[in-house]
Amino acid sequence: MLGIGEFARLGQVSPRTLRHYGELGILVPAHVDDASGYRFYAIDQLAQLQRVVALRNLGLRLDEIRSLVADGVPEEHLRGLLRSRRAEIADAISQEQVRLRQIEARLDASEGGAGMEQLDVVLKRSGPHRVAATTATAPGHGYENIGPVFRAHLPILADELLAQRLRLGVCVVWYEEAARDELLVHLGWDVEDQPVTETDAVRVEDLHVVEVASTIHHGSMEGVTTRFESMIRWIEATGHHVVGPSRELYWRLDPDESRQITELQIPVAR
Amino acid sequence: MLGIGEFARLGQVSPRTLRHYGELGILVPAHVDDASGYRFYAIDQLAQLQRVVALRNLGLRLDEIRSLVADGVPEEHLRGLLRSRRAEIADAISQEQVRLRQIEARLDASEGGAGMEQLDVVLKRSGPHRVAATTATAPGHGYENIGPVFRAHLPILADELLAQRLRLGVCVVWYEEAARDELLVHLGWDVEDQPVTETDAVRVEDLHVVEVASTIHHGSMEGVTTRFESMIRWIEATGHHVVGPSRELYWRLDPDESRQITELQIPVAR
DNA sequence: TTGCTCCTCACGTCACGTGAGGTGGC
DNA sequence: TTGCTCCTCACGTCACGTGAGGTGGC
Repeated sequence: MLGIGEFARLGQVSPRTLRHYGELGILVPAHVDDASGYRFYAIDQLAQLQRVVALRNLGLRLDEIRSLVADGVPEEHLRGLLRSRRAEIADAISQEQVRLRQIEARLDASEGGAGMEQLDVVLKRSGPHRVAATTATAPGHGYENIGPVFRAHLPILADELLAQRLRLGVCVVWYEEAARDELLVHLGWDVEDQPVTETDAVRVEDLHVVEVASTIHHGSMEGVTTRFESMIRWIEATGHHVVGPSRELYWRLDPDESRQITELQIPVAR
Repeated sequence: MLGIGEFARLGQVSPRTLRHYGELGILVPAHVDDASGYRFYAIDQLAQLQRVVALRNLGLRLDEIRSLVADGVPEEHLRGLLRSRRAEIADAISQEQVRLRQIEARLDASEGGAGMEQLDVVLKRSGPHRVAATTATAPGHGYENIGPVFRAHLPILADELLAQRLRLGVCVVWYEEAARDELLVHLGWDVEDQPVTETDAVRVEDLHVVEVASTIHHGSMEGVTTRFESMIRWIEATGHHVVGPSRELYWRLDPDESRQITELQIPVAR
């Protein structure tokens, strides 16, 4: 018979751990002294302890281990636990790899100096949005082409929707390539489940849930192209790729553009 | 101003999380109502929240994040945190990969049926041991060659050491290849720091700490070769390799071999 | 009597999730 | 008055680590 300290040394665990396993019924001492409460272990129990440690090293939880060290447990039970563990670990590894890449992307950007701005990019699921939207055509990309389209169409759409007594949620904008370098600009407001009267100009459209890379942008949209380019670099550096047209969510829309707050989103997948 | 619920929805976090961040001083509401205690957030704070979420996604702890969202923090502080995170994550990934391989090794063994026995193999550091040892020569490998050497030399060594009034710890055996298929068998007892009188036959030797794969074996040593072979398969399957001669630690040495308890160890590295 | 090993609580870890029980404004 | 949102505790999570305060055998 071995005292708890010696048994713990042999098994490379702490006495506290052995007491814990005793409490949980995972590994109970061969003998407990009535008077003193001292725990004593038989050398035979070293194999039991080794088994518990081995299972723990595989990442099983203690309640799972307890269910395995009982008598007459079928092999299939162990296999089941191991298979689900395997899946969880594979998931965990790929998540950690994404993290690692995110960190490296940030470090590269930071160490590269002023060349790359520091963006806080977050992966999230965005939507769904049910929007009342209109579509306009811009003669090309960039702020100088798109800005005027905004200023021309947004107020008209807003008037139209407010005339319908709709409560307007966030303003959502997305783009579509058209012929001859032109750009279709879709402008809409989230109307949730309110009934909307559609017109020639105004349609209701459902934007589904998508996984996006997201950044919050303050102020004028003038520099926004650079932002999008930085995001795309981030997306590629972290092992993702773009799967759809980018969106802008106007959380605060203001005649004074410098006060605007916009969320830039790019749909992505791994 | 937004209520906590709406702000939480925008930022894809829970209200509880926002309260938590408020308590920690990571992100305090722009305004708190005196009478009701209601928290209100400004839309501007969305960017702050995004930053906290981004940093959390990199695996930083909240106290680290708090130290980053304060005013006037030098970039170098962030870089330091990210670098240490990077190292930790790289470590974690490689550990998880070892786990994954261990699980797959066990599943293969289990699904392969009776072909492979179920071993509880554990990676640990073994030693150090200071042993009083003698060396004998066996005519070859295998139980039929080594068993007789044991029975001939162990009692003599034991008598010698006991005559020196030494307290004997665990009995340690290790092997060394010699010429013409012969095997040097080193037999010793752990004597810790007791003074030992060395003789022609008995030397004191220091076995250093080594990383080993370890298994507990019950009973006769007859089938032990198979065990070692299984261990070597396990070692290779989990991405390790053998770096030294195997050892046996006799935790219970008994004239009746079926009562013996032995730890089989093979030094390994990744 | 002094060390040594062991004992039993019981709090702390980390970032919230999850009730319980209650209040203020439409 | 009924919902709705919000509030403040406070316990639970997971596998022990780490004291605090005390006891039994050499």
